[in-house]
Amino acid sequence: MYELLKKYISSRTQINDKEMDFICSNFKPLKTKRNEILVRYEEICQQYYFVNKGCIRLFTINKEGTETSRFFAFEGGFGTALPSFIDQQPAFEYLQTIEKSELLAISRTDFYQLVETMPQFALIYREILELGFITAQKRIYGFQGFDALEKVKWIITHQPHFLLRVSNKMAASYLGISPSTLSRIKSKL
Amino acid sequence: MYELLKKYISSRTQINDKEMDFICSNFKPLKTKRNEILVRYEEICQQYYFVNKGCIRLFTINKEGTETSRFFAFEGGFGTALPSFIDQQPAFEYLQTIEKSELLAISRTDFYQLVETMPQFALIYREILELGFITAQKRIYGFQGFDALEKVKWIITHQPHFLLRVSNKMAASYLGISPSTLSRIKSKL
DNA sequence: CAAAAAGCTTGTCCTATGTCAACGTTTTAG
DNA sequence: CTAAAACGTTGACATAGGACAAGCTTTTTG
Repeated sequence: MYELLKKYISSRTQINDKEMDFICSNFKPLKTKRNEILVRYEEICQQYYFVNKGCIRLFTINKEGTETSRFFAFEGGFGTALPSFIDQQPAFEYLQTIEKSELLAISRTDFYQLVETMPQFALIYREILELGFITAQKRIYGFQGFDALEKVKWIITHQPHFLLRVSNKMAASYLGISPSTLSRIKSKL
Repeated sequence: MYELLKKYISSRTQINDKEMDFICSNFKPLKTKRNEILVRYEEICQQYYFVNKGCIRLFTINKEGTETSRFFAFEGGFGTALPSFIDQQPAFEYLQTIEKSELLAISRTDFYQLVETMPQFALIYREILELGFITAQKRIYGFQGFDALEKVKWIITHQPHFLLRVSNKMAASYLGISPSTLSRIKSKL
């Protein structure tokens, strides 16, 4: 159950078995169904999730009812409605598992407790933030001034498995193009 | 010289005068001219900058020679080519002061030294990353599916002074629209 | 202070991409 | 296992906004 999480942690920081077990003891296993909602629009996010199996998606729905995908976390990745988790404001977005998944969840209280008391865990969090920041930047900047074809090429380069793993509809909404356009582009490679 | 920086720090963490002076001693004053380049495209960024006066801009130039603005830091804000600063890879972007400015610069070595040794400074950095992450997210998501008019309204709501402070050209390139379009939109309010 | 450079606005034209609809295929759930 | 729903693909059409250019205004700099 905790192998993947332990691997994630041990590959990033020096830590002994006791400390590792203590960190893991803060994460509770959680099985979810396809399309199960973890955080609703108006809710305040209280958990950080590690994906052991499956996939979680962050998305919104605009006034016209169109979904926009914001972020995906796959096996071995962390994900949550971070702005809400950090600031304890309503999420203004949804978090869901798009397929049957196995997650490890840590409460916000326990999470920040670990950050405050364990330098190794503070480092892990720092790296999550640094990486998240860089990824967000690359996505903004990578997409700026790109036409649809360039966006698709970009995602193929930077997340090769992405288009294979999620539906066209979700992929298109992540790239900020219409499903028709994505379909047309893929047919031309 | 250090008032603004001290204000920034003391408003975010508990700290005594000695510690504050020690932090400040790591920051060196630096005066720059209009359009002075701080980090070039192929350079590795070695400094973090606090803006005491003026404004720094992060931007790129694509193959066609068009500039795209990525980020602006104004008085009282921190800015640098963060991905390069963190990973010590070439920046692939430019950092410049767009007007005569007064900066406080801390070297990467000293910066991480402070992060590692002073919990208060680690907290400051964590907050910079958290805020940067949230801001980047809001910008991606705020812009996704927006047309030009909605982007302009968004920036007026979220950064009211922005359009007044930077040129149309830079503002347009930040919003991902052409200067002509921005001009047309502004004329209709 | 004057010349030059840069920036802003606005017109015309054109293209990439969105919308909508039809149809066939795959997935889901009872 | 089958009916119903969701999804993917493709065509026809409409349009937001980009490119370019001309003219005017503001800023810069020597």
